[in-house]
Amino acid sequence: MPGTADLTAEIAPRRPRVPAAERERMILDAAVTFFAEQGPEGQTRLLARAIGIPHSVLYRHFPSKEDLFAAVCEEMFRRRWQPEWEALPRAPGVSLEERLLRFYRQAGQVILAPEFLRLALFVGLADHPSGAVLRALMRQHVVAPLAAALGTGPAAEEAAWNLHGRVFYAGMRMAVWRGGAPRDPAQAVEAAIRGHVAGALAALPA
Amino acid sequence: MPGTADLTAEIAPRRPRVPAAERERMILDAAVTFFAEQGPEGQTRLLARAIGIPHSVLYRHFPSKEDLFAAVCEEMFRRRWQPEWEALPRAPGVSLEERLLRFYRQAGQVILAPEFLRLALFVGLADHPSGAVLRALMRQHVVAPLAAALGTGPAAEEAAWNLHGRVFYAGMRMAVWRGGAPRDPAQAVEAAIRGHVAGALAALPA
DNA sequence: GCCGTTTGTGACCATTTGGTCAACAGTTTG
DNA sequence: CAAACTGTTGACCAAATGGTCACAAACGGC
Repeated sequence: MPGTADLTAEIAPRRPRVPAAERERMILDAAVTFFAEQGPEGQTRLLARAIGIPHSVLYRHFPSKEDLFAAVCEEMFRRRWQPEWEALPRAPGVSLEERLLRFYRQAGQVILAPEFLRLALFVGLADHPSGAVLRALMRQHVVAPLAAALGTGPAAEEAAWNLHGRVFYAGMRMAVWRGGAPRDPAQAVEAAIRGHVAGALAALPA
Repeated sequence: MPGTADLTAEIAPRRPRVPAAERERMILDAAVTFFAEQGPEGQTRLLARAIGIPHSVLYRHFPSKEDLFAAVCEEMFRRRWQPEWEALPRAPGVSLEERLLRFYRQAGQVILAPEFLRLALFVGLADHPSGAVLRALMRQHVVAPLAAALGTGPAAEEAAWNLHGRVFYAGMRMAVWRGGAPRDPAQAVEAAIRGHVAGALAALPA
């Protein structure tokens, strides 16, 4: 019966072996998009199916779902950030508007990506431990540099939060309420920045 | 043994009967704060415990958890809205800033309440059917009146989205990332409006 | 080819969770 | 008082779900 062996092979096509480090990267990458989409409640079996492995493999590489989710947050809220971006808002010899645009063009690749925004919201809503990391990133590495570019004192920090809030919301309209934002992401963010700078300059003649 | 009867009563203290309409209100009110806190995944047993009833009572009044959640969204995204608010941004004889402040002081009681913001985010993130209702509320009853007050054409609508985004974000910082916003809610929103108007007036000399 | 190590696999487990139900107990009505 | 109705209760069910494990297959050094 030559057909029998083939049939068995088709039913259980043994997946090729992959070294641990590489598999961990595969899992982590898939988990980023998966948890960003489904939230922390996303089922491990679905994630595994998206990768094409039985879900028990996940537990060979990550002790628990919590740990995997924490690793995803670590990746998104810490590892992807580039400290040199923080100098952009104060680059010498460039107009304020242009400096802010450059900052968000770079940093926005990370902090305005739909995955980032959605994950940030999930973490915030669930009051997840990783929220502390997120808040630190926002305050120290985003808002603080912006504030330094906008002036000094509490007024500048206020203005920085406002700017970032406006940009963040522009991103959110696309990452969360998808049905309601037919615009081009980059363009919307750019418009938000230009509008805000025009307003801020008028309001804060410092 | 006089104690026995008392002990039984303490173990199974029969809850007083409540007419159906009243019980439904109790459940709906509790469900609003409960789902706003826990999201659509909140367990019916926990909700029931918060009310002080066995969870089977929920299913006598609502066919399923989905229906209950939909009822909560209906309550939040439709029933609580007062159409007369929509006239406030164009009240005659009042400065623009004051008109906007009045609008948000009224409408903000609903659409900037932490429960509303959190529910809106949960619905958006989960791509829940009620998201359509939410988007309609935002576009037709919030942004459209604002835009009408700010001018005409796409620029006014753009400005309206920006204003609302800024205010929304101010509310969100308190309703979602709780650790990061030590300010007084009403004051933060007011500051956001004043700042935005100052900026918008400077940028849009229409 | 042999053997220890690493990786893939599916069955299995305990708990959780949305939902159901039959029995029981106040209320109302005749 | 009895019957009909309405509301309450806890046990129960099936499916889902995070997590475990024993075993088989591939790999690598000898």
